[in-house]
Amino acid sequence: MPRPTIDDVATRAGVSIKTVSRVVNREPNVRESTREKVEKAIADLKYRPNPSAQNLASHRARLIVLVYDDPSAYEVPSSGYIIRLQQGALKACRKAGFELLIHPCNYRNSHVGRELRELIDQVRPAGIIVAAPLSNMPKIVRAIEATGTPLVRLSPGTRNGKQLTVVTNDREISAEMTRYLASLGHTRIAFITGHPSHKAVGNRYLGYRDGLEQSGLKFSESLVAAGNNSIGSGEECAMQLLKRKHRPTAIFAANDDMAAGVIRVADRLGIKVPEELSVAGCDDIALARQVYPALTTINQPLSAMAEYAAVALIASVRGKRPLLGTEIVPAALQIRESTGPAPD
Amino acid sequence: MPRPTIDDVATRAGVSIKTVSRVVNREPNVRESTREKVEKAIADLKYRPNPSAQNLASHRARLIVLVYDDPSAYEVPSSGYIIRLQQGALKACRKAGFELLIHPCNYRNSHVGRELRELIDQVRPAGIIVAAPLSNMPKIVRAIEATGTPLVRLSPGTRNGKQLTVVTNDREISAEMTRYLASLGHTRIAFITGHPSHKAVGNRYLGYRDGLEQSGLKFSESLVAAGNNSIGSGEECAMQLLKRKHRPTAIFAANDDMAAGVIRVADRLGIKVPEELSVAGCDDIALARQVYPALTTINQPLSAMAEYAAVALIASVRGKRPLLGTEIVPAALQIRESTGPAPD
DNA sequence: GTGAAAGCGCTAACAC
DNA sequence: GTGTTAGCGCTTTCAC
Repeated sequence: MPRPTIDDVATRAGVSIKTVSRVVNREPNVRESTREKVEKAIADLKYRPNPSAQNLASHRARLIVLVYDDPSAYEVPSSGYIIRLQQGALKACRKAGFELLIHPCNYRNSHVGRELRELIDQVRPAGIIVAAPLSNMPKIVRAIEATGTPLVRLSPGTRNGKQLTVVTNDREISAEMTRYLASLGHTRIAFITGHPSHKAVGNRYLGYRDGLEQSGLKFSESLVAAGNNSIGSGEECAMQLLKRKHRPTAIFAANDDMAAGVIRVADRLGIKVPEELSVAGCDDIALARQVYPALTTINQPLSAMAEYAAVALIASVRGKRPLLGTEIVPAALQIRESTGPAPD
Repeated sequence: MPRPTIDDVATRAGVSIKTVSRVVNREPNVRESTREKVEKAIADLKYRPNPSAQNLASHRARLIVLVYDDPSAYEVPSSGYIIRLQQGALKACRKAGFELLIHPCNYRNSHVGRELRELIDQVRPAGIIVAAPLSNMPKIVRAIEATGTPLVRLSPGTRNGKQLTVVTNDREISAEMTRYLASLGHTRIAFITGHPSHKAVGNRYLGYRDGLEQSGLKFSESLVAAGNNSIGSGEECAMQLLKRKHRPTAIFAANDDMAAGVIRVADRLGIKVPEELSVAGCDDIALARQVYPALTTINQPLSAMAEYAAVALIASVRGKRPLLGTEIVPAALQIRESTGPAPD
């Protein structure tokens, strides 16, 4: 039972192979009745075009490359992040009959540029998706740009307008988290900022301020502590905030690690979470579910972002649509156990 | 700058394309001097065969499929596991000019069999690697077997002798961990067994007993507690073991989750780790580094196992070598902070 | 709108 | 040992 070829379909539909090809590739200039005949033959025969033959004849592969930071290079907490990106990209690729080539890539390696160029030269992908933090590294973006391959960048800190960029609504969702805390009756809501170089994290601070304003609460410098994204810095900031006479009843940290640090310190100080202190994080990493109490946080829509990127790439190949602008994929609050009504 | 083809290489080397093809595919019947000429031309031109053309002409893809349990289906602590498998397989594929197609797959879905068959039919991979726990599921293994595609199973609980199986030395390394604990002066070393259905975990218990014997310690039923792989069961077992009058000075758990449970209970009971109690786990999951003190454990060589599987698959395609038997990839102790000298 | 013919870059079968 | 000749299954070009 060799699998059917385009010739089999053409014979069965009573047309030429070129017409079948047109139908398969959704090209114009096919009469509706002809298209239907061909589609029926395709369905009857369960015909699936041979990707290798398509690639060979068309000089481009039905394949998308997903580039992300190689976790083996240092630690592996990022694996959940990668898996979610893969899932989203995979979903879009499968639907379109594309393949997904994964390419972990160590940006600390001085040859990344050449490595990417060679990869592209070898597989000639229809497009490339670059995930953060790589999506913001000039040497990587430039190397890909130089090959002329369609590129989509995920959550880059800055946008250069040359490619499509997919981001999430960090600022807006952070405002929403702040409003949520306010709606629980909290009036002294503290914020722990992240590492200053991390742009997305900076947006969360802006969102926090927006949220305060939208809730009619006034901002106070004394309720902001400067962290650096690590658990340890979360602990230090928590110490600083909780030792004050008039301590906050809620602490919103710019990422989950710092929020976990807050919980740890609260435990140490005998402050009950969420009864006496609500704690919220951001990112929804695996740790958020492992701490006790489980952390209320913001779920990054990584899978949806990667899926959107892949869909856009595939559409641009097929329809010659330009890949430009910015797509905002909304995040969502993950309400768990670490937040609750403000104490009296 | 169109990339060079086999014709360019043939012209430059002054041979026919078939000879170039022979060199590229490491076929016999090429004079050494000819081979060298061709290899030089390949290097000069930076020639890389076009995979699509190779696939089309040879009716098989230079591609390996890695099948693993889809984490989206339930939780995501398995992402580190998946990433490590991918890294190993990727490494082998890159070296050989193969591609890796990743295929997360939900075995709870009743259509998995058909899904896999269709995938195989569509991409015609050179081989398939199936990771645990899928590697032990009859409906998955049978579906793949039915297609005749070369298959390698990773860490299946049972071996059926029809395919190559890659496992780790669970029993031996567990014995080593036990000897390590004994070498620290511990004489009352307890063990927490895992879920009985989990074969690999059962081997760890055997290794524990081996290790005791090799260290000249005598086994005692009273130092064994039966867990079920969860953190909670680790806590219960720890309670049971630590409340005894003559409590153990070291506890070796059949997995990291249970070991984490032990640490939690020790903390609750005011028993200092590692000063008063050494705790060791198994698997080296991300949690092992997150608990305090960081867990001494056994590092599963997942990446190396997947790499071996891919290398074997590629070799079997090229050299028509049969894929049979069992390869044992050794694990290694990860000594961290949760183990130390036995108290006086 | 549709089709015929000419490859894409490689491997397979067989000749030499 | 090495080369020749056919394809593999599709897209492209261009004719109709």
